[in-house]
Amino acid sequence: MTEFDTFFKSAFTVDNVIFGFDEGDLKVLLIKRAEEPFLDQWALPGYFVYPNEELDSAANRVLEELTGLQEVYLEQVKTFGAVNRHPFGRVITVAYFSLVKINDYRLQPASIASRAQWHPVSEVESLAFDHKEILDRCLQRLKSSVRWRPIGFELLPPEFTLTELQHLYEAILETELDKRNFRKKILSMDLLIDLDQTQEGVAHRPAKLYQFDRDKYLRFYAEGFHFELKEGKRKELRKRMEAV
Amino acid sequence: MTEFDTFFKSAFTVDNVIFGFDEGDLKVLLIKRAEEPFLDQWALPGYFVYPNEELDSAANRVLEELTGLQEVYLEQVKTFGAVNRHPFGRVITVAYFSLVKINDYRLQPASIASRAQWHPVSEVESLAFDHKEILDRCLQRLKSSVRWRPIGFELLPPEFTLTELQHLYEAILETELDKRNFRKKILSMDLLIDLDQTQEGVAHRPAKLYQFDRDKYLRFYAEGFHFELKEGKRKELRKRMEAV
DNA sequence: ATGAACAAGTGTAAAAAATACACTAATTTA
DNA sequence: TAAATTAGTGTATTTTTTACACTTGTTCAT
Repeated sequence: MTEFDTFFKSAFTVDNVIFGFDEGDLKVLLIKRAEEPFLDQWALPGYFVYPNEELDSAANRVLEELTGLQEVYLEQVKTFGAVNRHPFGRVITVAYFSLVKINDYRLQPASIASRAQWHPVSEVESLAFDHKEILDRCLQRLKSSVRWRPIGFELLPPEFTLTELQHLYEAILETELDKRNFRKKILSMDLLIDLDQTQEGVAHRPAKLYQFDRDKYLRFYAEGFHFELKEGKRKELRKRMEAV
Repeated sequence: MTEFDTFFKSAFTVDNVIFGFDEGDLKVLLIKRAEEPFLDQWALPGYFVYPNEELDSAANRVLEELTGLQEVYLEQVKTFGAVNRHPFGRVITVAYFSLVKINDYRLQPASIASRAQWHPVSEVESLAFDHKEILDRCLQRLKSSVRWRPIGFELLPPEFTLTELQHLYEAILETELDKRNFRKKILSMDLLIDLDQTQEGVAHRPAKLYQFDRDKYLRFYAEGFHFELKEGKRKELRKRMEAV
């Protein structure tokens, strides 16, 4: 066993890109570091994985310590392991993203939480360690995942309007969607429960409220149905392609 | 720094699901273990990552030691880190898959290679460690990746016929494709170079040979074009959905 | 040399999905 | 009661997907 001793000197961490959606913007929860290295720089929430801790559990722990939230959508994205990415030694990190309903989030008493803040994803410019690269990759993955699985709902309150849902997709995919086509497509999937309620307290015609029917989705999924949402701008693309 | 000592006692490995395609079958290259644990059981090729080695380099190293191949398609899939997955201690493994042209593969002199063998993916039943789970996950990822990126070509010789390409997709996707529709779709992407040559030595009408135009693909990709191949069996699915 | 065996190669019509597009409806507020 | 604001709705066109069967070119056996 001693021949392997040289390998058992590494550590690994999880880093969690916690996405939220608020005021029409995709946000990410960042921590202002309280220690060296990268003191006072913004970083992704993350920590070492304990010797007896599963990776997914570690990612959940990081999330819960910060937000108090449990049973949140969590997806492993990629492992980053550049040799010199961490000054303490060889530390590879398993990157996750999670999707939280931003209104459920309450600052936790943990001291770390007092240094946490939501940032619009588009405004994040640099982060500690290789966290910017991790964020970019998780965002890319989110963009992909959101089109193939009905996970967008994880970012909205349980009851939402179709316009809110559309704005969510527009923010994530960084594109504009056609209102009528979007509604047609989403409703045709038959995965939304019409709550027969409307918004209150808005200074215009109130919108109907819907709920995502997770059980029905799971039944459909078992039958081979796959959620898919991918309005693109074909015309523009086609023009560009023809020019090539 | 001593407070972190407890974390710097782990190791990590890479495991590589090396796919090949031969005789109409998707194959995976496995090693019969020469040591405990799991002596004489089949396992994925993999090894510890050296302290100064990048993860991708380690995956490439494992591949090259075994096959002698370089510059092969390699994709990181997922990191597996169950607490007790390895008897030596806490060892997490970063799983990759790679795609090789099986005819390029020559047994390397390294002793490990003498214990390597191609297995039809569909016949692999159990493997050492959690390698079966890793294989399953990599296969799932391959199925997905092959539809969104033109990586199927990595498994074929540089010159191939459309029928070979179709059989490749059928083997990976575990479905049958319509010959005319497949050809129409593939050719319409305008990514194949017609070599104006035909097969030789076949006891029937020889097929035309094509080559994948990687440069053109990269140009298209930069323009926003995305390879996509996804003939499904809509009719069957539709029937099943209606029953729900 | 002839034909049997074999896989290559090809086109079209129908159905489904994606796209483009503009007005009316319901509510609040001044 | 009118102005402001967002919700909500339908259709025609284009594109993509699907289903489907016969002819062609080569080798091999006789």
